[in-house]
Amino acid sequence: MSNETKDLYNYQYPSSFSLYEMMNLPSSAQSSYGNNGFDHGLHSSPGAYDSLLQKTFGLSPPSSEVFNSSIDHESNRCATNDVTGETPTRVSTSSSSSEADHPGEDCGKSQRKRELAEDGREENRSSKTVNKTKKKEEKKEREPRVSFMTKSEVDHLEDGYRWRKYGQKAVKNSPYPRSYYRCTTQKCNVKKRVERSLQDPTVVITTYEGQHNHPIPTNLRGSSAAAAMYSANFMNPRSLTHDMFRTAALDYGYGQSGYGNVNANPSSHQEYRQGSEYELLKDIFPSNFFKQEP
DNA sequence: CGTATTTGACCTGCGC
DNA sequence: GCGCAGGTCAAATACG
Repeated sequence: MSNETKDLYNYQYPSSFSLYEMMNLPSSAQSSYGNNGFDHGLHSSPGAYDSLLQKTFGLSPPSSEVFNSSIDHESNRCATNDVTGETPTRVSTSSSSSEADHPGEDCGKSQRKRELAEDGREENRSSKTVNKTKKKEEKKEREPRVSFMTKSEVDHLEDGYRWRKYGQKAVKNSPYPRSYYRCTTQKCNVKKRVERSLQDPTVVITTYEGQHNHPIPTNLRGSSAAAAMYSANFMNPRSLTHDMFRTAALDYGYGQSGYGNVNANPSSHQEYRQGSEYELLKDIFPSNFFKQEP
C-alpha cells in the first residue's frame, strides 16, 4: 500500500447495501485504515472505530494521533497509482479516485489553482510573482482529501451537510461530467467533487477536500441519521462513510424521514438486527443511537 | 423572493 | 508560445 493510498469505499447502494460485505473488506482496504481517515476529524470516534477494527479485522487500533490527524497529508504529494481490483461490491483503495480515473489529474497544479482562486482573482492578476513564491510555501498546507466509491444511481449523495454546486466539467476520456460542490456553511471551505467511474458507470466517486469546521446541520431535510451521527460525534470516517452510515442507520430504523433518494428496504436487512453485525454496530454507535426516535 | 442549479467564460499550470 | 485540461466564477435560469 502506497502512502498515497486513500480510503476508497465501495458498496451497494441504496437498497442492496450489505453490512456483511462491508465487514469483509479486502486486505488492501483494511491496511489503509491506519494511515487515512475521512475528512471529518472533528466528528471522529476513535474508540468505536478501534473496536470495529479489532473485532472485524483483527487490526490494532491506530494511535489517536494518527486518527485525529489529517487523513491525507500525503495528498500533498502527487498520486499516480490507479484503481486496481475495482469491483462493484468490494472496497478498493487508491489515490484520490479522481486521480484513479484520471491519473495525474490533480497533481499539485489544481491545488495551486485553488489557492489562487481563494485569494481572489483581481489580487492574483496584480501580484502573480509575489504569489508564486507564496504559493510554493503554502503548497504543503493542502487540504486533506479523501475519496470513496459508491454504487448509486444518483450522483449527489446526501451526507448530512449542505452543498452548493458551483461547477460542472466534462472529464477527459469520460462521458460523465464531474460536478463540483462547496459546503454552504459560512467559513467552511470544504469542497467535494462527484463523478462517475469510467470503469463502472454505476459507481459514483466522491472526493472530499477539507474539513468541516462546524457541526452537521441538524434540520437538513428533517432528522437524518447521518446528521445525528455527526452531531453526536459517532462518526468514524475511516470505517464508515457518510453514506455507509446512513444506509446502515436506515437498516436499523433511522433516517426514514428525509433522504428522499434512499430506497432503503429495512425488511431485507432485518437479519442484521439480530446478527453479530448488530453487535458490532452497537460498538460503533452508542446504544442511545439505536433507540428509536420519538 | 430567496435559494440552488446550470453553464459558458475565464484562469492557471503543464506538456509539447 | 500554444493548446489542453482541471478548476472556479458568476450571470442567467429554475425552483419551491
